[in-house]
Amino acid sequence: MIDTKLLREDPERVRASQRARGEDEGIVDEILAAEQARRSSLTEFERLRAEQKSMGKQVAQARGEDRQALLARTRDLAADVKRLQGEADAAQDRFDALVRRIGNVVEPEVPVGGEDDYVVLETVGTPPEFDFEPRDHLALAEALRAVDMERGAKVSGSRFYFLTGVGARLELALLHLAVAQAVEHGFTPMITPTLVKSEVMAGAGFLDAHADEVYRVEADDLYLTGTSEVALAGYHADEILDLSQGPMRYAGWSACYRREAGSYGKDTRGIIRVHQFHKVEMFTYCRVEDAATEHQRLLGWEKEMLGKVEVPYRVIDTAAGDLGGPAARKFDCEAWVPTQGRYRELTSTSNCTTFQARRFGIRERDPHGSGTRTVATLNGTLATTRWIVAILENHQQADGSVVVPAALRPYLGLEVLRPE
RNA sequence: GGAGGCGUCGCCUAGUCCGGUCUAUGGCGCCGCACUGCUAAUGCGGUUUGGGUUCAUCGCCCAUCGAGGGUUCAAAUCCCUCCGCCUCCGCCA
Repeated sequence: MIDTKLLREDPERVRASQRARGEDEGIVDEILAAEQARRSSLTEFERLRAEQKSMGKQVAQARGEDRQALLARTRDLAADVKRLQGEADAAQDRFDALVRRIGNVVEPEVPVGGEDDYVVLETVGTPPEFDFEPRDHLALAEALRAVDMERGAKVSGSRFYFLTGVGARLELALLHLAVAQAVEHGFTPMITPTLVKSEVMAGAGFLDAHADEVYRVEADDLYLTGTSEVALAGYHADEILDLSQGPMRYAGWSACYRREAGSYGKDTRGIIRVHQFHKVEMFTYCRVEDAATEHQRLLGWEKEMLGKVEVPYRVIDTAAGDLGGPAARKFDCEAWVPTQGRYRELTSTSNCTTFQARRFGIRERDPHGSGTRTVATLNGTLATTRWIVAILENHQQADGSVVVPAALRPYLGLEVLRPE
């Protein structure tokens, strides 16, 4: 949810953001009108309500005929108050519904355009040169008995899989490495709920444009989360945080569930695009003026992790039209996948500024004035199951074995994965 | 799943039976001021949150006693539904 004060004071900035995203800018004026209607309706209700209250006190003291006369007047007043309250509530609902349709105000630096209009900020490492025909990650994994797609499909359907033997060990090693790095940098590790209430799903911004991406457990009205970001964003809902000692940083470990609706036929081979995977996610609550700096820190920690698994990658600055609703800016790190001859997303870090926190009512004492103000939230990937794809393909050898990156060896207990 | 108890403005707590000066009591904590070599102690004052009005401050007003409805001129208080926590019973990976 965006700041309606900004909307009132600088509507042009919001219109520009909508244009950059390729979305309706007319909604800005609709919201301004709805806000005006909401205020006047509320003022009217409050005026009458104040009158009703003061008359109520007179009734309490009056006796006999005076009391009967007052009661007659106040009965009519009660009916009016009720009607005006209904109108004020309706105006508030209309306003809320409109505001919720608008995405976060994008940062001015964000590239304009859609999915293909990203800007490459940096390329790190060099794609490996093989003097043999490289195998793709699934061929490698099957030879290593690391992944079992067939039985995954038998048990749960397409896009499900088993990680088996060294595959399971490799994932655990990777996730442990990620948690260890997060702890080293002061994050609090968290194992989060993966079923959440609809308010939490909505607050994190996952029931807006991409609601069909989400699994819903109908009998209990709960949602399976596609990232621990959801639970971590809801963790401090309705709280006033103390950020005077710096940002609060959490590292969430969770299974992630995605319906992958609308991606039929895409990435059907292997574990690149699957319905369930594991992820270690960084999540930060910080002051709004620190958000851009924190975003760079999160990106830095993602790069540190990618360096540890020794895969070539590039960093892109996602264009406005490809940002999620809550994000004001997003950087993706994409690893080189040799058999595809292109870079594929391994991490994504978003600066959601106050968008999520405003929906969740997460505030701090205003350090510059009185009262409270909304905090900023940011998130970023530290490791996921998909990383296995890049690790296997980039570190493969002619005989189908895979060299384990040095940083993973202490967690995996193996230097080389060999086909059985 | 069943029975019972509970949910009050940071924490604890009074108030709920029997609706109206509840403008929600008191303690702790916290903030400010005073006093005092310093600290402590003490005294005085302040301290829920969200919103409206206002250029803004002050002030005034509205909402807020787990959430949402209802009854009533009037609800922390009465009624209904839901949520959460605790105790016991049942069931179960």
